[in-house]
Amino acid sequence: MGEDPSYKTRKVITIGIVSDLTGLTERQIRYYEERKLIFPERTEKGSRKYSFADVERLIEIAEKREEGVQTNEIRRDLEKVKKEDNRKARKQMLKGQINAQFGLRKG
Amino acid sequence: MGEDPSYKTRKVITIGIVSDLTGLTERQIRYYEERKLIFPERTEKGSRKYSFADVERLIEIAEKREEGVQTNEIRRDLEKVKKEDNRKARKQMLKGQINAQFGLRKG
DNA sequence: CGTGTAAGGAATTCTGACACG
DNA sequence: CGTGTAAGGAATTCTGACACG
Repeated sequence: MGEDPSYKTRKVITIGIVSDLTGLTERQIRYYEERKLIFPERTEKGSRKYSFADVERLIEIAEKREEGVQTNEIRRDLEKVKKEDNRKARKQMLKGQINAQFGLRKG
Repeated sequence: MGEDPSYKTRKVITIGIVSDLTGLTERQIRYYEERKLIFPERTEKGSRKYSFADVERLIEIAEKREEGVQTNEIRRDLEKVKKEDNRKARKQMLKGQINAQFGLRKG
């Protein structure tokens, strides 16, 4: 497994700093959310909060956009990656169950 | 070496979120800076920015304070750790130089 | 010493909308 | 479709100061 995933995935960065980090305008960042490319959390009062993983995803999105790829297509690509991850997760889960069923009896 | 230290040490978290993460008030966080226990960076307009490492340090500071330790003593402890780190870094550096001087001649 | 608070101002963020193309 | 902008309001952050103890 990785080291500590929380630093990468914890949503703690406000939109102004994400803008600095990515070079995107706040308008662009909010629009990509509207198009379901990115999913910030919210503070109690409603401000958006992003993770480093989100920042990296936004940088990828920006690169795709520069190539002229539309947000629709970018979303499909991201879903493809997500499904691949789900597939791997299921595989791992299954392996775990098999171990629970048969692996432990050997011990 | 670690994985990617940048997620842990990059200063991107504003004080309000640090307050949520640590349970400390903004007043306390600013005071610990005044007492040289913590060193945030600033945005262009002057807002403080903290790293996850800073957040962890603040949590340690909070624990010490609950034990009644004064900020002066806490600072000394933190300097002790820093000096220990420096000592290790010098040791590593020296090792590198020795390799450069003698290690490569063997090759 | 460490922390709370009210004060005033500046910077941040939010939403919904109009504009262009 | 993707992005800019002006609009108005609410929330955030900053500093320096007074208060208590």
